[in-house]
Amino acid sequence: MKIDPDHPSGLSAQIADAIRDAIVSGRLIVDERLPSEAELAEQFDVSRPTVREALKRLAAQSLIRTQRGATGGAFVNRLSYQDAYPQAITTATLLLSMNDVAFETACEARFALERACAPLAVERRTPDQLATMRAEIFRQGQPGLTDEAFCASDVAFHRALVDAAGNPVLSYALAGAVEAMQPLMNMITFTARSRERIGALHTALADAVEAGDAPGALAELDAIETYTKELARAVLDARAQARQER
Amino acid sequence: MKIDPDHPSGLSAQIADAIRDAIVSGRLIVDERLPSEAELAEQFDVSRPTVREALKRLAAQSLIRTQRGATGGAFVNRLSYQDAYPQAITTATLLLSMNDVAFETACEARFALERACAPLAVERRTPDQLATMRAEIFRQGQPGLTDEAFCASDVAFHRALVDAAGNPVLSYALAGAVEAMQPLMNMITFTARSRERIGALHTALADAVEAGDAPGALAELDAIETYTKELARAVLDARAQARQER
DNA sequence: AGACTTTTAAATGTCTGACAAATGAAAATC
DNA sequence: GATTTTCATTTGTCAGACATTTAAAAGTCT
Repeated sequence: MKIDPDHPSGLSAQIADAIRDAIVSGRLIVDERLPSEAELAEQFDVSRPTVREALKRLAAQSLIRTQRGATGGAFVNRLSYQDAYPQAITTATLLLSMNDVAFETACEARFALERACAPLAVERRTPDQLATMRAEIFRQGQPGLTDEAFCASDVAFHRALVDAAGNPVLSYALAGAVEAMQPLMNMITFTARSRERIGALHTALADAVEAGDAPGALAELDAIETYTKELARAVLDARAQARQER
Repeated sequence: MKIDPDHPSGLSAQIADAIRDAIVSGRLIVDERLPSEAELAEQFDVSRPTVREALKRLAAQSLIRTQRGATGGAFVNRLSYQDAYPQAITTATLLLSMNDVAFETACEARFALERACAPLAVERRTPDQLATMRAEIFRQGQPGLTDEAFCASDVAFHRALVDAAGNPVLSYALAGAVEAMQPLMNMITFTARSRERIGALHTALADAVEAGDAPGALAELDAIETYTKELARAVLDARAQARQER
């Protein structure tokens, strides 16, 4: 492992890259212990703080975990979906908010992905997953629910649909998109009328899933997408008009 | 901003979390300059190396960038798709390789996502994107192409299809899944016969996209998925048999 | 006065050395 | 033999220092 002291990216970044490569390529396997910080400092011919900065970079990506004590050290982490979700959601949230992605673009992507899951969900959904969907629909019908809670329940409902497809890779790919959209969705779901309509649409979707009716489920997803976009357009138009009058 | 010195996660992790929260919630906006390391150290009542470890964690997620010099410092980074792609791919690759995801599961997810893109791609594809698809098909037909190059071209072809949907959110969601599968795909695409067949399937898919035939494109994607799974099954069966005879 | 050069201050990048705290293993004791 | 104590190892943190980069300020020359 060689490090170029004059490389503009910095020593700690190079060391982090070298170790990350070793992990991704399989030269370092799960639960293997890395050399101690002092040993790494000697190997790369840098100081311990520099090594530590590199290790913290890897820890930020959940690639390693550290343990103090006699038999402690840095260990290659088995990257779990649990570890990866929050990172993916943070990244997706910032990508949407910082790049001025149009609501319609995010919405289109979300429902396109959900339609990809729907046929599988219809085929494989467990009674438990169906019960979760029904429970969230019930929650959404409760009066006095805050807008944030309603949206959280909406996300939970759609996540149950996605998870019903029984494919963790799909669930992971969708999690970022759906969760990252929640702030945007929050802005547009605030009228009592839309809650009733959304509840009816959700019920129809759950019915189709329960009945094993794939085309029906797809049609309901289309209806939900159309309605969501309609709401968004109305909200944005109203906002534009308010701006103009001001 | 409060920091608990006795929290088991460590000081630098807490500081990183605090700053990350500020970025995600919008209290720190893009291109805003963070206080200098010395100032942060004083604010959080920790030493400069500890602050630096926290900043390196954020830099590892591309949330900040640092600049040396008089007007330098740490700045909130505008997270771009370019920055986010490699991270997502690393994460997805490790998730697949470390968690023993079945090839069929990854394959199913990939084609489900591509089917989600197909109708949009048929509608919106530019002549340029169609030309890219044709060019990759041509490349795949060249004799003497290494397996790795063939697979890379295969990925490029499918990426062109996804990009043709004209939705960056979709492209991003798919990039991880498709790229992360490449090592697995490499294992199963090594027979000359499969290349011919794959070329024919790709051509049919490109034709459907060009003709604006959405159902046709979906059907071709189904055919490619079925064939890919067939190949994988054959390879895995042969390998199992070889293991038994040994 | 204006353009060019030099100086300077601020900031990150890195190093050295040190101590604290946790932790498991070995040694000592009952 | 079981329990307690000691101890070595390793990460976590701190303090202070110097190197390097960079842009602005000061100075200088035409």
